[in-house]
Amino acid sequence: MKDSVTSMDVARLAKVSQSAVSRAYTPGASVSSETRDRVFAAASSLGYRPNAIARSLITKKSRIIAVVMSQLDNQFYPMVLEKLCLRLRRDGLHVMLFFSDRNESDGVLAEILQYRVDGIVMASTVLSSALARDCANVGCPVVLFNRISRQAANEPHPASAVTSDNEAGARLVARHLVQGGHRRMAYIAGAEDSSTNTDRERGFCEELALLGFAVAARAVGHYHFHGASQAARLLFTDPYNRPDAVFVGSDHMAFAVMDVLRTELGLDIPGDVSVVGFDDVPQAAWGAYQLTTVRQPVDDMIEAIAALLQAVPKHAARQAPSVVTVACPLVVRASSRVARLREPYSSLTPA
Amino acid sequence: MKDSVTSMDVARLAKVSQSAVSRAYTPGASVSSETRDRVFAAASSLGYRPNAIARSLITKKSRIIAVVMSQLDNQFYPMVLEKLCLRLRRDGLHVMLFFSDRNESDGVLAEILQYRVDGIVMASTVLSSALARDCANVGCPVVLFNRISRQAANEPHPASAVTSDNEAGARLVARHLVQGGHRRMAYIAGAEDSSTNTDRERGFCEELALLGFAVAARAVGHYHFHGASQAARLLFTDPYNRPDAVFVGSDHMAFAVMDVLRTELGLDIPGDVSVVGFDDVPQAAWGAYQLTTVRQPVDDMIEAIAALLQAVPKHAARQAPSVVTVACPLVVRASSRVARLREPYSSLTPA
DNA sequence: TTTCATAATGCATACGCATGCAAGCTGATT
DNA sequence: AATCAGCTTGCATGCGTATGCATTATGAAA
Repeated sequence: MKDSVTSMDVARLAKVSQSAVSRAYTPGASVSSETRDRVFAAASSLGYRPNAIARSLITKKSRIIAVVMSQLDNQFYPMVLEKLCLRLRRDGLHVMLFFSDRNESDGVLAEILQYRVDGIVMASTVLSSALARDCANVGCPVVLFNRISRQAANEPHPASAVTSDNEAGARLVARHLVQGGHRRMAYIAGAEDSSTNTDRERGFCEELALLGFAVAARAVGHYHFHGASQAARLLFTDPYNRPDAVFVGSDHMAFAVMDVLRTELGLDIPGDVSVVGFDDVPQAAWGAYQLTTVRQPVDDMIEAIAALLQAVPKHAARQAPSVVTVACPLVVRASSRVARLREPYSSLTPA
Repeated sequence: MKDSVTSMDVARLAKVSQSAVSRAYTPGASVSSETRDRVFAAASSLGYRPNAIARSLITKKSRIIAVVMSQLDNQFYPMVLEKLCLRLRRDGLHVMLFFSDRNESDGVLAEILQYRVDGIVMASTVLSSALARDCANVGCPVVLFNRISRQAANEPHPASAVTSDNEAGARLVARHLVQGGHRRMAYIAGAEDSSTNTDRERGFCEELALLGFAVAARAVGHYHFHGASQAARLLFTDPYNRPDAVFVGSDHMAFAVMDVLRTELGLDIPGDVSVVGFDDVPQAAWGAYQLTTVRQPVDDMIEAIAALLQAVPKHAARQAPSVVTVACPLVVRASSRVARLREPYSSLTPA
């Protein structure tokens, strides 16, 4: 690396002290505007840029947020990632990107902590309580995205989290399908050990039960495209015992399901079977799918993340990690049959 | 931030000097294994992690690579991003992610340079020669991904680049369509000021000309989904003057085109019209599209990026930036009609 | 035993910047 | 004219680590 130009070089050229240079770049510092101008002039003639690394060493603020994701093939996450970057930039924060599956979070976290990041957003995995403690010890706030860490009975949450109201969203799906006149409703699960999946499944099942139905069939897609294809084959190959609707744990999986239903099994959507997803990724609106789905309000969720990251944790009086849950509406498109009943929807609602 | 544990703390506990602690963490340094063990023991009991920020200040290597993207809605880029992160991690490098459209590269670059990154990968925009010079001055290698910076006549390239052989790939498409018996071939362009688009368009047109055809129609989609929808409407609404094949500048746009053709215009693919894309994103293989396309060999391209980033530029004797071009094969799927001709393909090949 | 090469260790310093402190300066008030 | 408050400025120091240099310990060779 070329001997980079330092604040000393600028100071010499501008005939001021190094402190003055530093203050010129520090908003609210005590510098006359004349000095500042001289500094900036010298700086631009030398091509000087303050060294964020050196600054971090003193201020103990790196202005770096680590974002941990698992896979970007589900379009939901690139969308979140892009919006999150743009949002954090408005706060002067920068994103360092890591990938980790749920088996390998420790190694990644060790690397992250070496950079003394100002915060961590985890969209890939849950935090072991040991890791959560490590982060708390170094005063690094952790925000779980769409993941809730299972806490022991009386313990506080080991980390903050922002998640959409998966259970309520799933309830909307249940009512929508029942209202649409379906009778045999199936569920294709995501990863069975994820809180998103258990919440969605619970909401769906419980609401169906309230309406007098049970889940007719169930398979697991692990939140993967191919897993969902397999699940669809499992549930729909028997023509005499076929669901007339399926709620899929994510849009990403729902696309796979629709492909199998139409291309392999020759079924019409929603004529033969209605398909509903979860997330409302951009593709859900595309012509080939037109997927009815539950929208995760990404902008709200990201705003919540930004807020939680701001909350500087003093390890002395650390505030309890908080869990933010945002409501998510149903978006009805052409992949699901709509009500054919005469009676109004309210008649289906339990007292 | 909690007063973090430093190498001094570890040194005290292990009853060695701070230098010893540092050397224990430096591969190849001169330390006895006994000392190293004592250091590691003390470190783990204190929860010590070397401070990458402080280390960077001395070594002048941040081990951070800045990656600049424009949008992640084209699935090609999330795929690249994920693979790139994983690949660079193998080299001990970390990715700092930035977003920038082609109008705002300067501000982003200023932020990037503050972090004294060890390299920059730009997948979003071309580099102005001024910015390229700035980077060269601080010894920061820049690799353009799928972008070639236009250089003045006799100047060297201002930055390295890795790109697929867009022109050759487009030629494959032209031959494939002619071989399939098409006669009225259209082209839907991406961003007209991008090198990818000009290369693809040139290859397509020139190869068609060699085979005795001209492009029947052309519209611009700007590499955007909605832009491509519009372009498709423009080219295909007149039923008496309709192309029987269309080469679309990217898969992402091709999906939009297929949606319009099928959903809005009721056309059959490939019965009424063949559609060919470029990139081979994962979705191209999905059942709803089964898109014939040109595959960009992402793994090879990323390997090339990693290699170019390694090339440490000594500003004294800086090596000339190099441009790596990788070949890209045609992947034939169900969205394009295949040869119906008796005569072998070679008969179409010009001498 | 002496001599020398090698390995291991500690000391001191520097990386580039932010910041507390004291000193200087300006202008307004008494 | 004297006093004081407020604003600027420079000096000196430290953030946590890597590394050149000198020193000591170790072992091999003579």
